[in-house]
Amino acid sequence: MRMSELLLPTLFEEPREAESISHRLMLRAGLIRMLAAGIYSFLPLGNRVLLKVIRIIREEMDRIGAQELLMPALHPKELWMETGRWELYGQDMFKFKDRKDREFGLGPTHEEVITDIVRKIVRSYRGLPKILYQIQTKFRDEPRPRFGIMRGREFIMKDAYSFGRSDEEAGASYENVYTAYCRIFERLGLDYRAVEADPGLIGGSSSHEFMVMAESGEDLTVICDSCGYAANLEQAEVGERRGENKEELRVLELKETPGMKTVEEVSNFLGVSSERLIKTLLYKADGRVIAVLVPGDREVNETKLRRLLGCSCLEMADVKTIEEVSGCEVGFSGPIGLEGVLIIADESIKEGNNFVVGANRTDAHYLNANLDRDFKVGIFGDVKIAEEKDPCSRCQGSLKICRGIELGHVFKLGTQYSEAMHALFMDEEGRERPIIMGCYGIGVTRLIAAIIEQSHDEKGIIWPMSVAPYKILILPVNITDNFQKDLSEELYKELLDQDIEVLIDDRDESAGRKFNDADLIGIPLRLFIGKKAKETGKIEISYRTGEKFFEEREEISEKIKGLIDISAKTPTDYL
RNA sequence: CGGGGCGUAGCGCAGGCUGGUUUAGCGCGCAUGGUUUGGGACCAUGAGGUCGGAGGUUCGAAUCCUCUCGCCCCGACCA
Repeated sequence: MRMSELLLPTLFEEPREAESISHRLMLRAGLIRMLAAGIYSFLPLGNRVLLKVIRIIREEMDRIGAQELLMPALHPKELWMETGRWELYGQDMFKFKDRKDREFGLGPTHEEVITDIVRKIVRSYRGLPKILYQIQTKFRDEPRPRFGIMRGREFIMKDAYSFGRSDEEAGASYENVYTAYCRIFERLGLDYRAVEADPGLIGGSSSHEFMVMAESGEDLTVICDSCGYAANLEQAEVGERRGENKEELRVLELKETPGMKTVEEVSNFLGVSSERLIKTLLYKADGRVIAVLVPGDREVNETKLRRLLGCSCLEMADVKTIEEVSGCEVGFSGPIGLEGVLIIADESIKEGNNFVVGANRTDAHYLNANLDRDFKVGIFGDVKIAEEKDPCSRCQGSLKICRGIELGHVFKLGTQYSEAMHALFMDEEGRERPIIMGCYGIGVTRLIAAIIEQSHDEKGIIWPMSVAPYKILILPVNITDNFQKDLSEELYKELLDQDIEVLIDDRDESAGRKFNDADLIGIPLRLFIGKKAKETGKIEISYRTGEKFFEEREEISEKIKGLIDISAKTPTDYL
């Protein structure tokens, strides 16, 4: 392609509306243009990247035997009523009526449609298992679109659905998709982690999120560097730290602490560090009042607490309940003398002693409160939110917290949809059973933003070879110099003839501008043709990343082919 | 949905508080001609605006008031 003919509106100045790095670079490099909030066009260069990403996803999905199909984006309301999600999805779904007043929605996801297809076609266990997928535009009326293409209202997603007759079969599909996802992210050159995620309301067993590490990420991920444990902060486990921080037991002492309600106030007032305090939080779990003890410097993880208790409804107790149960104002609750209340304590309470606790009396705390001697704990568990440097629950390592972007999600759905929609099959014994499903998504457009977040410098994008819009850029420094021009054109034709995706900057622009555009759009390889080519007879090959070397004219196309092949396989040898 | 910011030429901005020498400016870009060409060159000439929209106040509104639309950021929400 000739840059003189390309629709490539690179921007010299920073676009005002863009904040995140990828958003800014995508606008500046002429990849996308906004039509409305969270709605973008892909310009020719951006579209080429998109197509490459899609191709990689297709290859890896096909490799595991998944089959591509294409479903409608326009969904009738009735279908979504079957699962109750028409109401549940609420405002996040674009909804409207057709001319005959029939209600429709634009698909934010396709569980209903795919289940409808399968229930009409698959009748017997002989038709299972199946993995079906599509790459399609999705619509979600996000309350707050953000970071350009990262969180849009219209975006492209690869969504896959598996159908199996047994848990084993469903599990195998899950594993297959999981490995396909790993290969996809590796081929895209991404630094990613598959992290354990909370299955949430859908319940059931496993769920993993594929997170790409990035400063601008919206999600927090907990990672152990020694054993590779990785989990969403919402459910990250914290290991125990044994036997540290103990002193000789001292005598329990009641201390006046007028008006000192928060951990910070009490700790300052008494001159005791906050981890020596125990925070006593009262919750209502399925209507019953419980107390949760965590060190003063830590927060309760309600997701983990809910799971420990096995309760469906968990909420902080209201002021009235707190005052009734502890017999004092809010801020002075403690475990000593709390009658008839189940006390749950974080494991870390075992690690210390001589604690400061609320006295269940307004304006008073106890000093030197000790486990078993002064108060009893009903259940010990891991109920605090993980923090940096916490011990890993599975090895001796310590935890790290990273920001990440969620790019993929794999999910064991079970029979939630098949039961609601009567997607049944006849098993070997002639019994009718609901199909066991899984669903698996990859945010395709978001992925492009994530690649840029991870691969750029102050001058622009650095495309991995696997998704680069063109593999190589030929840049004649001065197009009015006939030697440079002719040599560049010659090389251009030569590379084109070998089916190499090559871009030539044949614009009559100043050298500086051409160099800067080259850095901005991030083509991985380039040939700079200038005075030196004429003087030395050698041609400069340079990587977008910086390294450069010179090669004889005759060797160029062979050399380039080789470089493209090698780079296409890095950073990991996926074949 | 709550809080904050911003809409003036293709892009980035000034002007606005204190209405009138502003015919609405500047830089970049764009067009034409010429000189240039290894890191955003230079000279000359030129085109390009219903100052987001509607209504109001006023002799007079980009500027003041009301409403409205759009975009961005923080939070809530969502996965």
